[in-house]
Amino acid sequence: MDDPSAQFQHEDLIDILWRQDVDLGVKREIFDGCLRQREEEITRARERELKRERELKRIMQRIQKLDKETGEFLPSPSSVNSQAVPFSETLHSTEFTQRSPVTQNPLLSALLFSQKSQKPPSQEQAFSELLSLPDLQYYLDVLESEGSSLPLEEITEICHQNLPEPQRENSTDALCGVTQTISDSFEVAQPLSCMPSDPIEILETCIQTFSDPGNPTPSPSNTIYSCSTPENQVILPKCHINSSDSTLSEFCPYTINTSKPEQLNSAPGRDAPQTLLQFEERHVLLGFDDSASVGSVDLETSLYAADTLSNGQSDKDELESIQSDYTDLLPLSLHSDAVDATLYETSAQHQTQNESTPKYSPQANPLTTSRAAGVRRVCRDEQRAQAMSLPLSVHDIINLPVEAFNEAIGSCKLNNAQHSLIRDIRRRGKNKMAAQSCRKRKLDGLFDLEDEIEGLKREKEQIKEENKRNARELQETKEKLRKLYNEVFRQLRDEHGNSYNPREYKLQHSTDGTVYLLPRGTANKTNTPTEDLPFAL
DNA sequence: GTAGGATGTCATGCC
DNA sequence: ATGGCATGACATCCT
Repeated sequence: MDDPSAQFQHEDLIDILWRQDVDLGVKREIFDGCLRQREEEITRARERELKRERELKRIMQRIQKLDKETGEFLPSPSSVNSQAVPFSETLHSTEFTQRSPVTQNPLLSALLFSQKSQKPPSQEQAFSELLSLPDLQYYLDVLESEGSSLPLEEITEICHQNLPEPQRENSTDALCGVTQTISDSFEVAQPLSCMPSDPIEILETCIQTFSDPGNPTPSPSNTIYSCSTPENQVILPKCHINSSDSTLSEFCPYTINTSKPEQLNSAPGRDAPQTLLQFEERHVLLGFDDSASVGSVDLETSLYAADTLSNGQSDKDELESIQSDYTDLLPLSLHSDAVDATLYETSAQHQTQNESTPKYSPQANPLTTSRAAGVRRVCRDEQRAQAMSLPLSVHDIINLPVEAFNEAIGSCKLNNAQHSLIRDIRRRGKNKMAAQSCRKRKLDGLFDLEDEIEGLKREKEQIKEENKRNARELQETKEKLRKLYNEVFRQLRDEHGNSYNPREYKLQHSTDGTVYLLPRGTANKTNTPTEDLPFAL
């Protein structure tokens, strides 16, 4: 601080901070005190910046949820970036923006003009149209008068209290549209070289970002997603992929930039070292899970849209390939296996970064097991649902009863694409379960048939053994009968004491137990005694 | 590179 | 008419 140049930079920074905080009632004289007071002011200013950052995060989250409530399908920035027009030109071209509180507010102005090339023309046009709304102007006036540190909820409440009843709903939508535009201006794809090289560092950054205690405000989307499993719900920063670098977008689709507002607060050309220190760029590896549906993945949106509209097989295959690679990088754990999923992400990302190999090889990752493969397949509709910002989880879409399902989708304003997708997801999910049960039944039937075959084989062997035993017993019985027969004939004598010739006579056993000696030529087939029977034994 | 299993998806018929 | 179920057929992924 004793260095004159450092002192100059310090005062320059104070001047910058003072200009940013002028709306908060901070006087310039407060920076002219002793060094300690200046340091305290710097600390306070940084705290205020952090507070603003949290507010902006809430705004971004609020935008996404409100967008889901209205069912409006916002155009993907990545899909229109190629024809982007500098946002400042559009804004400055309108007379309104010259006196707009947004442009006059240092914070909002910096936000709006700091990322010119990133602004999609459609959103610029929407922003210009929104700026013309009187209700929105009122919001911005309140925002300007109350200071940017005022929570958005309070601003909204103030505006609602001061606006006529019929205009309140539209006003909220308008404000959300503006904040959407502002939040979109934050999104800047970061080069891979900025990524932390240490997987643990990536994981810590991810956890720190997702568990930010400064943003506990419940959002409307939490209500919307109440049907989802709450334990899986994670509010994620919006995932943006800069389509201007298609290679980067395709090969590194999870580079999430949650640039801090400090960076955006800085005016162009401001490069003081202490200011640069505030430009903490966070690269977060986004780990989707079952219900982390808040994060909007533009690439997935484009993929799904292209997938749906594509008629060429080659294009479809290519898109499928890209989508497959994309999904391969997504853990999408259905079991809330967040740490595992994050490590999965980290591993894949790290490999891509270190080896500069764009294609992720599933075989190279030890975590790519059959379970991961199944999860990946299961989560294809999850990604589509996230990309289309469906207000229901895939689980609910599939498993809700018809009445509850129709009521749920009826209560939400869905566009045609969302309605079609939600129906397809339900149909595919039902059919998927049906196919699984069908295959299970088929396998069970095969197993039952195999068991039946084994049982029949055993029964056949038993019958064979029984037949052999019966045949043997029959032979023994026949032998006994023959011996007995011969013995009877041997003992028989006629009235002259002569034995009967077995070739001329035979013995016949009647039903009443009487045995008759019959001449063979006159045998009675009915086994009944006849007149010619000489005698009964 | 190929075979085979597992799984998802679509088409179709039936209830 | 609609939705769900069952199942054959095909595609894709993975081992």
